[in-house]
Amino acid sequence: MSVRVRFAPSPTGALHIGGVRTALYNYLFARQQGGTFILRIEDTDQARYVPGAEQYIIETLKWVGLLPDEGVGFGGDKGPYRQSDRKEIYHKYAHELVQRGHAYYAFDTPEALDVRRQSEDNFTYNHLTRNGLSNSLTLPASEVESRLQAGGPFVVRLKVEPGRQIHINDLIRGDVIFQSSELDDKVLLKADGMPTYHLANIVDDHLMEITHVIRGEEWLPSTAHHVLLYEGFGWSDTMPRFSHLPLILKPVGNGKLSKRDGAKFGIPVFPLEWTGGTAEENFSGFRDTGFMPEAVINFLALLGWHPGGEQEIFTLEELVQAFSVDHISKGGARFDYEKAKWFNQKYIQAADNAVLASYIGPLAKNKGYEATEEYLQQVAGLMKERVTFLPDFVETGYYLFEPVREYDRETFQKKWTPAIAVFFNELIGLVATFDTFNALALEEAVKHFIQEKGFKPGDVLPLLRLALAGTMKGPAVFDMAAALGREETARRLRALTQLQ
RNA sequence: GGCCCGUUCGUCUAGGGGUUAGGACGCAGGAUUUUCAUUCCUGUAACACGGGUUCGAUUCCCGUACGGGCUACCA
Repeated sequence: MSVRVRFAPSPTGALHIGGVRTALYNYLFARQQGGTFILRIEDTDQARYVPGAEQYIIETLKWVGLLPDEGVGFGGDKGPYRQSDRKEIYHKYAHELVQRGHAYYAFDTPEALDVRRQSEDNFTYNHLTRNGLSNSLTLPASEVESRLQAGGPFVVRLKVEPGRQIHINDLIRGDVIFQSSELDDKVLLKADGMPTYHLANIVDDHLMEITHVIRGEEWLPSTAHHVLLYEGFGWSDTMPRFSHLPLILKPVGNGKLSKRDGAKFGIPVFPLEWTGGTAEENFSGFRDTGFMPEAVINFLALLGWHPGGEQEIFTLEELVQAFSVDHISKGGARFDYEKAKWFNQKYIQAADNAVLASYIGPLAKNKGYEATEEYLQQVAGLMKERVTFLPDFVETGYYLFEPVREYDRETFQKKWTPAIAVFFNELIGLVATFDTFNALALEEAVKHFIQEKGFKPGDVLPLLRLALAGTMKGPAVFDMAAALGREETARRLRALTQLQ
């Protein structure tokens, strides 16, 4: 039996970075096992549905390179893969479960149940309370029939029999035991005709022949219900194996990472930028912050999993090879943005200049800079060891695209003397007429000239740097000069002499 | 409150009955680079607590504390 896993997000807004990790682990497992990775959209809550969220999910998976083999937008013969398109299927199975005696119709209104919850401390709809409530187990058959004929409103609830132990053999956590007596009779089919997560999930996983469920830890408590559902339908022998992932926690403080932490800590917690209805619902993402997708994947993979050994940098292919569910941590992992930045820096450093140029190009264009592919690659080579984010190429390194905006005055005052001023003008003459304008030749010529005139490199080089970049930080002086070219270099040297 | 899950340097983690408890990020110092960054070296710092089991527990068991999740006609 071949492995089939699914990533099943809800389109209720921007996909959380934790969701991306869940998708990643599913993807890695599928690839390693030669299996199938499926994208299923769980949009059964009409109230929380957010337009554009589905597209966001798909765009995210494309950006990070976790392409599904089947699913919404990716084809496949086990569809439809969007739960709102499968309504009739859930109806059929919900009623079937009632026929089998493992579920029942209930007519209590949400309001009535709320009242009970208010007045009774630990009220739950379960084997103890259902006999006193309005459902097909307590009402006369004729009345149940007429209510159903009238078209409701009604819900279908799972009938949990007390006195049983339910074992979940979680691949990460081992044997987890629940007492059925403590479980509530979960709603399976809502009054609006849509299924709840529990029903839709089990029916779809069964129909889509899912073999392994890898999902967040928040699902562990309801897995007992899911096991009961598989039993009720008679699907126990094909029930998937479960793996419940630890949660991603806030960088500091208590609790899991939330969308608000993005603004609070000034860090991205979403893969892509998201535009909500209000400014408060606008979020920046890893992509627009300037992360390379490979770095995000590497960072996320190691947040809650490690194969052992001392390797830190993994390509997707290496992750596929090394991945194993039993090396997933059990405890929650704190979101460490410093480490994320380190990964990005590493990936930028290691990237080909051509790859970098493909990122820098649009960034430069955005700023109104004109640059050839060849020049972009030169910039990449010059800057890649001194940037953390992709936009740094055109921001920190803006002077490679436009004239210096601001000079480090302090250094200028310290180095600029009358004697140097005279020398500097002679140097401009040399540069402006220099033939073989490459870094090596220029460096040799300039240094020779400095020595010939009785100066030290330390007297002049800082000023050259200042002329070209305005700052004391940046690439090697002569590399910059070579990239800028003779005319521009000469122009900038003259500009410095105008500074007072 | 109830039910479930967890706990190794500040953070991500490796390890596992006898180890100088390893690596990475961060931080600090140094070398290289007449800038910055990179790179390299060094340092910093951990088995939550209490009982067992055992010749010996950080590792196994039980408690406690702390953290987390769930407890909706949300997922």
